[in-house]
Amino acid sequence: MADESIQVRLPDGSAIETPRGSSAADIAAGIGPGLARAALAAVVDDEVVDLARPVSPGAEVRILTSRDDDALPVLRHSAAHVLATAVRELRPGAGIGFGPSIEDGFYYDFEVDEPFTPEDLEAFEVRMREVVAADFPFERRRISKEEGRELFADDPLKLERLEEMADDEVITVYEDGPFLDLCRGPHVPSTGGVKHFKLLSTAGAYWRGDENRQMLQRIYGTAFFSRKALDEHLERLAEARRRDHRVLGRELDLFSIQEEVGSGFILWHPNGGLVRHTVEEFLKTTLLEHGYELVYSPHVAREELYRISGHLEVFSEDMFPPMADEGNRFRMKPMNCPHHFMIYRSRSRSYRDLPLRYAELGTCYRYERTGTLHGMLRVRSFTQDDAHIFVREDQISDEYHRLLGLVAYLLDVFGYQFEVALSTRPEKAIGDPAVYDAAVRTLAAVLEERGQDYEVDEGGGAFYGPKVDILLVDALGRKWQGPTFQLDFLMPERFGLDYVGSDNQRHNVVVIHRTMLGSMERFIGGLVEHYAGAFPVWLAPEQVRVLPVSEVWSESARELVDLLRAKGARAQLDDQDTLGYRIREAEVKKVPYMGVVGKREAEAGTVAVRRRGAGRKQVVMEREAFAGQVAEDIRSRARW
RNA sequence: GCUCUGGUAGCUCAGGGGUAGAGCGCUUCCUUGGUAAGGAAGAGGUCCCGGGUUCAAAUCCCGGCCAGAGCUCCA
Repeated sequence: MADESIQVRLPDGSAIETPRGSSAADIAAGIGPGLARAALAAVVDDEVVDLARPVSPGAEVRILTSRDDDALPVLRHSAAHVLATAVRELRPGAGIGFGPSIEDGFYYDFEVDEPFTPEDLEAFEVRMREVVAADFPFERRRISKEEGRELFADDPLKLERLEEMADDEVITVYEDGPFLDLCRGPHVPSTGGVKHFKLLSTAGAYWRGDENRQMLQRIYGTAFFSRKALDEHLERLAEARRRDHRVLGRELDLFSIQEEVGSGFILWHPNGGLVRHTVEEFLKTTLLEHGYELVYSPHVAREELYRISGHLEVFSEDMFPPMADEGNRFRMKPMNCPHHFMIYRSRSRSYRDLPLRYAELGTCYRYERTGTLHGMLRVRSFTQDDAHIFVREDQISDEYHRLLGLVAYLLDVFGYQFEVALSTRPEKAIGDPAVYDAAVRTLAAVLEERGQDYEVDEGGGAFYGPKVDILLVDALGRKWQGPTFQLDFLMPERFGLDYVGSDNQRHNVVVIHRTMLGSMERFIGGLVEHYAGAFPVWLAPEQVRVLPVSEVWSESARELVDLLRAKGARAQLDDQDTLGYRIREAEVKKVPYMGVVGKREAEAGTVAVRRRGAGRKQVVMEREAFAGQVAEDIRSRARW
């Protein structure tokens, strides 16, 4: 009777009958031959599994095809196995580590005597195509721990992983042709499913991410369901390389890093200086409008300050070593907060004074390990858009509303999309867990009141308080760590930051550490990549380049430059070389506006305006009108 | 910090045991230009540093420094 068949549910809510012991593949075939051909894996009760897995009665089954986003990790994981299959054939002695799918592809770690070369990668790709052509099925098998010890006797890395597994844990291996791997799966049905892939790079990687353990050789690659998707991805990678802020930084003469000055120390050239000045001026003006007060603090302080803050204890690895003078030891400041706390406690505060918002473009110094330094994005000296907001507990909610409102405004000006994450209490949190959790609820309520979508980073909060993090999404869809609004219940204790309440009693304030733009270095480095060096008019170091057709018209062109400057635009005259050369030069330097002045324009008092990237589509305008348009672009912070 | 790769003109790079190369940039001269490179001449080098091998090292070997890609770590 019912033993013969079972029912499973489908995503559309319907149910179908299928013989007991049916696999997901059988169910796909039962739905239709097209789906059976396209099926790659299945989601059974929210778990992604192989097509060949039998389905239990009453399960909810969704068949995955190349059109499902959650099939991509399965494909990439299988691609990693195909890679390992090829590597094992060409380098029989290679030990195998882990080979997962990752955000944009996959990797596999190998233990080899000789590191891989680019030629090796090509050879592996060729071999991988043979493995794909052979269309080996991925066969899953449950094994016992004892069996595993035999199978992986020659694979110490796999053995190590195996031994960590609990005795009652389900242990599975996957076999594709000649290759056997300890693996949880799932996989596409056969190696023939891995058609469009590319090996990208090799790198050293610590076994299990532990720098005290041996270094393996990692091969990165990516895989897609279609040639088109693969090509688009490779094109995005190429575009990201073209936008590299270090390359654009040199081409546009924005900044440099020089050996004699030291790695991690940015020299801002005049062009980069103008961009930074413009950002800083905009930021400071905005902050003053939003109830912040500007403070300044020195770059060096007595070590005592960082003893109070606790930095000496938990952060000294990242601090420059001390400077000594007659018994006093001084440190370059790694953060601005202690200084701001000292300003707060320089006098007694009333509940009527709160909230207080101290903002500083504060320059900090951190002794980052050399290997982590990267252009402007990771440096040893940086100027943070930092602020510390002192509030009463009952003001937390209102203040987070303001923070979220301000951040949305700022990021919109720079054309960033963003995502929001809320980090909750970790295991090692200090103080009363109830206070921490109440704060988390307050922050969550603010986000919900604003209709703001957010992720929850469970246990991702600092030990001293929860936070809201903002992730920037740039023009290329890449995500950057952005603004962060961190609650702090600890520092008020350490520094004795209190206020006198309406009850005439002392209460601790709550501190909010917040940054909107992060550091000037990282933010502007990021902006360079976001805009591919083509800054919108208001940010462009040079906004208009005026080009007389020949030097005969230089005087008339000079008058235009003066007019533009009088309207507040950054304009330059360029009357050297041929016109074609100068136009090319202005395009290459990504100047937003070119104004060409020849006989016709000089006599008519006009200018031929050419916009960056618009080619010959130029417009002849009255000079006043042009200057007005540029000024309006600047005033309105136009997006182009 | 670790692994790999690299370091030759201001920049991008070729070369490679026996006189140091190209393009761009720079300087000067000619050209006075109508929309993405007009022409010519010239200057410019500790071939990263130190040691070794060699009759001879920019080139091969060893060590160091610096940079890049990752790992780890983070604004």
